[in-house]
Amino acid sequence: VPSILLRPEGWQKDRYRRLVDWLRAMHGRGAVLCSACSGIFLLGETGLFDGKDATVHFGYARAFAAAYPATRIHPERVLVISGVREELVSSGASTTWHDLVLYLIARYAGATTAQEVARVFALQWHQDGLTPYLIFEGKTDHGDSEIESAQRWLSNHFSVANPVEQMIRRSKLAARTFKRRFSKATGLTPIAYVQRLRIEDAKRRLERTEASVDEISWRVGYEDAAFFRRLFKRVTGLAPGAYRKRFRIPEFARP
DNA sequence: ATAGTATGCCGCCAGT
DNA sequence: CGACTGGCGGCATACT
Repeated sequence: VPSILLRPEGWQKDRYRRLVDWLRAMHGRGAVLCSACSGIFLLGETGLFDGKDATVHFGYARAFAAAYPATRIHPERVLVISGVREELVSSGASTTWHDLVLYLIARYAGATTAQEVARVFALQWHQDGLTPYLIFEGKTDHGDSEIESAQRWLSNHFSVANPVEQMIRRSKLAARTFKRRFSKATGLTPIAYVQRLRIEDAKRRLERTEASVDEISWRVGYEDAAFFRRLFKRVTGLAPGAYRKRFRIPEFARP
């Protein structure tokens, strides 16, 4: 099932009854079911992924989790193989269909053939996973207005020293209460949230400027660049230099 | 790489 | 009684 180019809010369950019945029947006769990108929504309809693992384009992860809560979804993963016969295969964001195709070729025709095809068609394995592609966006639909206003303040002040302490002081809430409510509302502890904002800003600077990693480290709020590098790698899966190399707009493409 | 200090986290518990 | 607040302290992590 290829990406069916749906919008998450446009997805209607039970709309493709005949197709889904057919998929289920084919599965019963031993077929391997595969999806790319948002195609997993259609496979989700079969119920075959209930209690199983799958991946989807990270942009649809929340919508998928809402529609098919029985499936464990891993949007940061490139390819997820599950089912007792390894017959339920899903691939994640957009061009991870490369990985899916190469995997299938390797599975049925051998690794050497897969490698040949990859070379001839310039297909790429996404060896580093999809974490480097993910964009952090804090949750704001939680309905806790005090925390929301703290988030708003933070989005412009994350690079100051001790942002958590400052944020708490501005909120007029007790520290214990603030931290508890912040974690509940956003799904992240205050410090973890600050780190995501800092790293996200650093990513933009790596993509769009020529600033050195040391300078970027300082600008997003870290005096110790060694610490920043370690943190960056932990959050994104890539070191800052490697990230820049991968995502920077090449010279010839700049206006 | 390492050491040292500061800061934050979280279970616990009492209070509202 | 349950849901929330908020102080305390030991421990972990963040940061320099």
